[in-house]
Amino acid sequence: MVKDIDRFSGMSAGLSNRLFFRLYQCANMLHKTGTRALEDHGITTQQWAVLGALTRPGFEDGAAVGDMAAFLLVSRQNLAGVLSRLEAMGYLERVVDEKDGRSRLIRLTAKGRGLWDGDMRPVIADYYEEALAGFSTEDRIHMIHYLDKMLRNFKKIDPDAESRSKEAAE
Amino acid sequence: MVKDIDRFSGMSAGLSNRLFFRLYQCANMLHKTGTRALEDHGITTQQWAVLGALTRPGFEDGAAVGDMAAFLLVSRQNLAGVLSRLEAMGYLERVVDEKDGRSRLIRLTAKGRGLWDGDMRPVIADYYEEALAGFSTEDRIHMIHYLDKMLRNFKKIDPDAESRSKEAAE
DNA sequence: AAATTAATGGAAATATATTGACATAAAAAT
DNA sequence: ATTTTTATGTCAATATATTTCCATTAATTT
Repeated sequence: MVKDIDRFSGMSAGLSNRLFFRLYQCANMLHKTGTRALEDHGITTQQWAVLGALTRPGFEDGAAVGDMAAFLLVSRQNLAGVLSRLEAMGYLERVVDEKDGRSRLIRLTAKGRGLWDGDMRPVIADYYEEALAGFSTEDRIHMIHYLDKMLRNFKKIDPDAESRSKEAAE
Repeated sequence: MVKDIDRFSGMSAGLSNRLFFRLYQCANMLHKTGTRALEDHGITTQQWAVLGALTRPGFEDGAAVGDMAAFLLVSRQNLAGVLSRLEAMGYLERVVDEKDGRSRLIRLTAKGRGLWDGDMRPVIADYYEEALAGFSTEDRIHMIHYLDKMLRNFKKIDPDAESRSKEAAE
């Protein structure tokens, strides 16, 4: 993923390597700096993603674990651990789905909603501003376009994620 | 990181949120599909990044743990664990730096080099081709540009990573 | 209605990410 | 030369990522 001498298809292979390495580095820094930004509230980037998902229209009345996992593109088992910790902190609750005894609906508690609206969002907005300094609206649109395109490719490589993600309506 | 109603600075805040969420999702899928691509060789994306780093000019005669950590943008402690597992599998070795008794130089073994050149690189090339289907050379250049820019911002947020990364000559 | 198959969420094992702390070694200051 | 400060790599605790497996529940087939 780093140095990969161009032996396959010329310059483009070198660019691919560089691109993936950058994506890898960006992801590491996203988690590091994002978690750092919210450390006063004891929230990690994964917890941020979960809390954010729960404020989303369509999820406000409770979200199934499988649907959230598909939406966030993590495994159900991984999500279970993140949910347990957030539940222990009192930010969310799990209730059995009346319509399906296997399913649990995850909902924000009042405490969780207060954390999100009152504490997290201002910090997140500042963080975005710092992390995207020098990015025009056009730059952001372009970058989203490329990430979306790459995501579609990833989902072709992993059809499971694709089908589950579609069901999660994203 | 997901739904963040535009209350701060209009549309751009919504784009920021969407952009970071996509980056978050892409990173998850990169690790999932990348590790899947190399599962026949029992190599994860993090191990791939480490092995790749060790083939890089400047690192071929051995790399210090701190320099590698700075280059990969992970913590020294995290890297130590990844290195231990690769060492246990016989792919790399650690030797004490003659010039600095505190430092260890990490080098690929013949086995590690054989794995990288013979087994991994063809698989990685195929993976890149699938993951970047539909991306022109121009697209790749643009995406690298945006990721580089974002990385610079991240390093401003986390000056430790910046100074250490510069020392690693990247 | 009963049997079979599939879905759901969590347990367990393993790999990887962070931070703080520690022992040893080197650099800097006195 | 000695003392103080900084650097290096590892240990430990914790959070998060995967996969395989399991118990329970629902859907499908017979």
